[in-house]
Amino acid sequence: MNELTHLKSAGLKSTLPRLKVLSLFESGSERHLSAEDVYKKLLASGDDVGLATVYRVLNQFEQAGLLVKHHFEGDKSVFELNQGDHHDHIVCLQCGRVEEFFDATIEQRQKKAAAERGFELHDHSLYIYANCVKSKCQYRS
Amino acid sequence: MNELTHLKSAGLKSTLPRLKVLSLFESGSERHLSAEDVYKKLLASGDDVGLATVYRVLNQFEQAGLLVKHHFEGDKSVFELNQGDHHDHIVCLQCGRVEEFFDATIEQRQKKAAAERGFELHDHSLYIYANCVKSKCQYRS
DNA sequence: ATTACGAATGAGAATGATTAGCATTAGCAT
DNA sequence: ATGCTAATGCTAATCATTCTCATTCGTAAT
Ligand SMILES: [Mn+2]
Ligand SMILES: [Mn+2]
Ligand SMILES: [Zn+2]
Ligand SMILES: [Zn+2]
Repeated sequence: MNELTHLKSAGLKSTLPRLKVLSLFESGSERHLSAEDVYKKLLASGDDVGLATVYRVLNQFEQAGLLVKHHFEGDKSVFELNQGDHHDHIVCLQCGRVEEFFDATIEQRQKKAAAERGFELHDHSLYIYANCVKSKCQYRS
Repeated sequence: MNELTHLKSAGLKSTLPRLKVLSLFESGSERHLSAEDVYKKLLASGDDVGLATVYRVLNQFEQAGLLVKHHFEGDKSVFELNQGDHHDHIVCLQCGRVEEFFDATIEQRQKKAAAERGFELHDHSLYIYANCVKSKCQYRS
């Protein structure tokens, strides 16, 4: 199903700002974007949207299951397209580059850790903070 | 070594606010406290400290390795006494109860995941969000 | 005990991300 | 084309945290 279908099935009207935001994520230039990132990119491409609208739309998309929200170390949160596949993240402390990974054993043991202590796991967040090798690190100056 | 020694070896003067904050954590009533928590508890026990000072002291203690800072889901960050043992956390989404756990396999595979992708792991944060069994859940109403 | 000086504190202003309020506008069904 | 409701875009408000700066405290040397 396409963008329009996605929006409708989530009970959201197909509006200009929403379509713009959605296609930004689907264009796939950068997977992980903050509200500010989205706002600036839209402005840069000549699309005028309010920052408040960006925040609203991102949260609605998260509720609707279109996007996933992450809280990397620091302040602002980032969103990425929800493609069904759960994964965790490695973040470079120098350049901010993000790499995704999935480890079935880790997932398994989390469930187990929760169960053993009488918890019913709802979800989790796992962020690895590291430094990429110089060859890949985009850190400048 | 005692509190005073800790402070000195960190190059921090032994001041009233610092001693108060430190003993609050060492009293051990609650392991995980936010700046606001600390502030209120001190006020409640008749100790007058400024909120700004609490924030400053908590961060200094973190730098000094006396405390560890965590960002559980949501806004405010919490601190706990650094007792040398790294561990991760399970947080109840209903009542907020926090349980600690350590899984060597998970730790192992995180290092591996980072290494395989050309990252030098610096540290990580792993939070499991769950619901405790009714018998333990402190959620009210 | 007194002095002296830099570090620490406290009160409030400032910041930065995110949200709320509200008048105006734009989807969409009739 | 019309009308109703949801959506948008400003701006103002929140909230946690940090910054500023005048005042006070801790400490080491008189
Ligand atoms: Mn991702
Ligand atoms: Mn803990
Ligand atoms: Zn890097
Ligand atoms: Zn609970």
